[in-house]
Amino acid sequence: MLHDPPSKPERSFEIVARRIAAMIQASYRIGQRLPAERDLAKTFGVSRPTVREAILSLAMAGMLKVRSNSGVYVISRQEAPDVHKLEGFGPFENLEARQLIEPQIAAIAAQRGTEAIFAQLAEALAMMRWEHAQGREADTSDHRFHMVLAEATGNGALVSISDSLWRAQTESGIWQEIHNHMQMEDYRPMWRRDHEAIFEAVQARNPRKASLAMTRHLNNIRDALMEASKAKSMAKSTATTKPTISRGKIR
Amino acid sequence: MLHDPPSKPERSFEIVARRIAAMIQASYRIGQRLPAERDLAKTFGVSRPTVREAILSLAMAGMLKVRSNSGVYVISRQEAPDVHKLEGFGPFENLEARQLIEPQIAAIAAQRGTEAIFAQLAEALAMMRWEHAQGREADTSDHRFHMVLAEATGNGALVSISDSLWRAQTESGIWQEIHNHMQMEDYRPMWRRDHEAIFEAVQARNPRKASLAMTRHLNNIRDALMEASKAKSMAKSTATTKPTISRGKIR
DNA sequence: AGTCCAAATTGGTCAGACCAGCTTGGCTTT
DNA sequence: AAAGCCAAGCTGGTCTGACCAATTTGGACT
Repeated sequence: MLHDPPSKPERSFEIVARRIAAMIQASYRIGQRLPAERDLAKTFGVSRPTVREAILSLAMAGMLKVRSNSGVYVISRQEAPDVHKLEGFGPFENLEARQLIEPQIAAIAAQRGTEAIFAQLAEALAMMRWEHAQGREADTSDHRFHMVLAEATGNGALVSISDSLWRAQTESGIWQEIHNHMQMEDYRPMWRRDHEAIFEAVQARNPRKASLAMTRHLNNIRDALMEASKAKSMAKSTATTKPTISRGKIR
Repeated sequence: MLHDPPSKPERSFEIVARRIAAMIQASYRIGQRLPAERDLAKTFGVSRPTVREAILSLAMAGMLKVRSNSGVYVISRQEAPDVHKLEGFGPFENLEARQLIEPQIAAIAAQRGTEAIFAQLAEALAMMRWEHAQGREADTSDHRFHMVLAEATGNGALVSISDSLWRAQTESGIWQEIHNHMQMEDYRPMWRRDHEAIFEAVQARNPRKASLAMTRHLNNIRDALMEASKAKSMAKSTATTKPTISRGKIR
């Protein structure tokens, strides 16, 4: 086979992948089977391994589906907007997810909560007061409060999700920055009141009230986050460019 | 090289990809170069094309970066999927979590959905119909439908959670059992109607309707699951053997 | 007409080879 | 001795041809 002496900015499987994608968009329907790899190789004038790499890349992009010993099938006529790159979502996305989930967790906790749960919540609250009285942040007890609430649902999946969101939040660089650059002391009474309201509603077995209290709490967090991020953006607005490697992707 | 006579649930490049990923997480830093393809092939006891496919898949997943004539470099230590590893709870817990989250996702999707999203949803639906017409299950298109819906929210955290829940569900042994022991054909028209109702509500930009449609859909799934688990418990509930994970798609 | 089995088809994998560009280390030159 | 230069070697990129196993299919047999 001949090569292109002038320039090879791309690996050839990328070219083939684009041609296959174009072919599909032009004249294939969903579910339809593509020609065999051997035929595609002949059609495009490349070797089978190259065709395989192209197909693999389109399969990873959610456009094709390979069924062993059967064929390659179209499952979408357009490349999926990389499903995988949801690595680092911002704190606001994270918070929105919490806003969807945690109020409902609180409501369920109000229904299913046991005395043991209430005791643990009270404990977490007491610890929070103690830490604040010491002039420290109460991240640990805060985390624990939300976790106990999730555990009160008796649903492991919800606990796991809740924990993941919390961790993703506290581990995000922006969150850390805020902790460093803001006077968190001003917010502490609010956090405390929020948690107490949630606790009371749950203990009173009032799902609606619990849900609302949690919603208010998360709204307060959102407001604080917005204020902080606004204050921060004034400080240094540059360097916000994302030098992170623009992952692979077919150009 | 030896082959596995018993069963090959996965393509070997996937196994190699996982081993490479594990190797990186264990003892590689970002920016570090991997051994040459030839060496990796020797290390893992596979051929170079297989290693190439594994590397390509990890590159598409944003974990590696291939530089021609230089080497393969680590750009992220975590693979995109399994950000949250949700395991160890039953399908009912999983489903309850979905019942909390997905209706709200549908509502948001109805508000924020773009034409491109609608097109992708329509495609997933078309594929589902086609697969059913072929007498096959439509797991792939089903998954895709729910993922596109999550993506419509523009919230990566929600996409990630949604995906995790789905995977945890389909990979659970119980779910597989049900697929094998039940006449899924009877349910197909219902699944199809459910999805169509969701699609129509989202496209009509009616959040309330979308949310309700999704709730109905998940209720139907729950009912089917209960019936199946009831039927199964009569047969035999032991024998929770863990067969090699034949990922999805049966018959 | 229905059933069953074997051949054809197809993706999955392997082996070995050559090419072109990047890297490196030794050599020449200053 | 330091600086620049060039060739040998790595490394990924690609090709060829082959064999395997599972699926699919079509014809032979019942």
